[in-house]
Amino acid sequence: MAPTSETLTAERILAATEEVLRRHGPAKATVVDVARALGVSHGSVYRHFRTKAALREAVTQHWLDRTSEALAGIVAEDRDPASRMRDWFTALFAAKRKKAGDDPQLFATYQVLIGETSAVVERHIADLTGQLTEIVQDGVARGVFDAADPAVSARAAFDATGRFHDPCYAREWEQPGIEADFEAVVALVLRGLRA
Amino acid sequence: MAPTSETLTAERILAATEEVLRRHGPAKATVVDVARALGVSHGSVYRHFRTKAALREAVTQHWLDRTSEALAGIVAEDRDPASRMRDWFTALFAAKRKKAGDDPQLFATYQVLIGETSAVVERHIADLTGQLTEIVQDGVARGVFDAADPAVSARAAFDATGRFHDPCYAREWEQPGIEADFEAVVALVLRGLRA
DNA sequence: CAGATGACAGATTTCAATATCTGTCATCTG
DNA sequence: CAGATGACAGATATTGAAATCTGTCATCTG
Repeated sequence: MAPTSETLTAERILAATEEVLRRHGPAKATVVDVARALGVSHGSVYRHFRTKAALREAVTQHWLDRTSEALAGIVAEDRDPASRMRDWFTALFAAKRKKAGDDPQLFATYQVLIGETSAVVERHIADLTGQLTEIVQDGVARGVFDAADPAVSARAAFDATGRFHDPCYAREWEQPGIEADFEAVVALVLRGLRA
Repeated sequence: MAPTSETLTAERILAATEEVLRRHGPAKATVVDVARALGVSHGSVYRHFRTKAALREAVTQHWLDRTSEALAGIVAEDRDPASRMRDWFTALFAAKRKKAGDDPQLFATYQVLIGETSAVVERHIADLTGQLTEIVQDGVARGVFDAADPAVSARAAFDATGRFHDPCYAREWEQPGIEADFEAVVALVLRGLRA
């Protein structure tokens, strides 16, 4: 975090903010801290982000987008939609659980950020259900799924698996038996979708 | 809340505690307040409940049990298990949504209490999934459901509908479109269960 | 002159003192 | 003597003064 003479960009501010949030947590991370980490005055940060809330929002979006990108690969694969959907949910669950388990403090930090910015979260959920919709559509096209409205079915499947990706359930993800519960819900959902 | 000369019972303390919680909220409701409302010393309250936590736990359990009892009637009815399960989930969603919508402050109070006592909540969930299991078993017996392990399927159905009964989603229950989302998930679950 | 600065006002947070609460128990009362 | 009491110690919450932060803007600098 040595002050550098590189030009101050939104990206550098974002990276510094992530670091400050990691170190200080959501309550104590201030714009002044971010500016100090970059070796600039806090007024300069406000040139790139209108408010502290906007800065946090950008950080949150970046964090959520990384998950979406990791799952996009599964959607693009060319194989049985049912097992692709199972793998997609398994990957989503694994990714979230890893984040929550590896650095619980950082995960708690992002839970706070997520609670602040419903708009970003809605966009993230729209992203994910969009991916799922593609899988459902593919399944309908191949005749293995029966869904009158793929977007509605995708959203229902996403909602139904909430216990395995919604952060509000994070504390349950380490308990024994959660794997079995996950398998049972995914099996139920896939049975409900099949033609 | 005039001090009466009736004997001090656990029930009267419970009722007074509910009232104090309603008035003061979870953060400011003290054992001293409860004793004052009953016109006794706080030492007397500790004769009936070992700790403040135990008192709150009892109040929480009472609150949760009222929901379980309201649903038990649907389980006992003698008709098509599929529509009975649909009605059961609809009644559960309606009951929770009514509680959250009618008195948001009181609902928030109970959310705090619920967060304090995981054991009571686990028992409540076991109660509810037990009721669901009976419906699933009945469906299997009648040949309309296909479930290798009714308890597992019941739990999966309960988990899958979490968005419509778990308090952590309460703020979404007033949004337009939630009814449609509910119908979609219940339809998916019922399709997944049918023989 | 584009971009950085830091002083400033009002809002928010921190901190330490003060007050209240929890849980215990020796004592009292009917 | 069963059950209620209130004083007490240690833990927790409240409060208000002081410190810090947010967001703006007139000024400065390369």
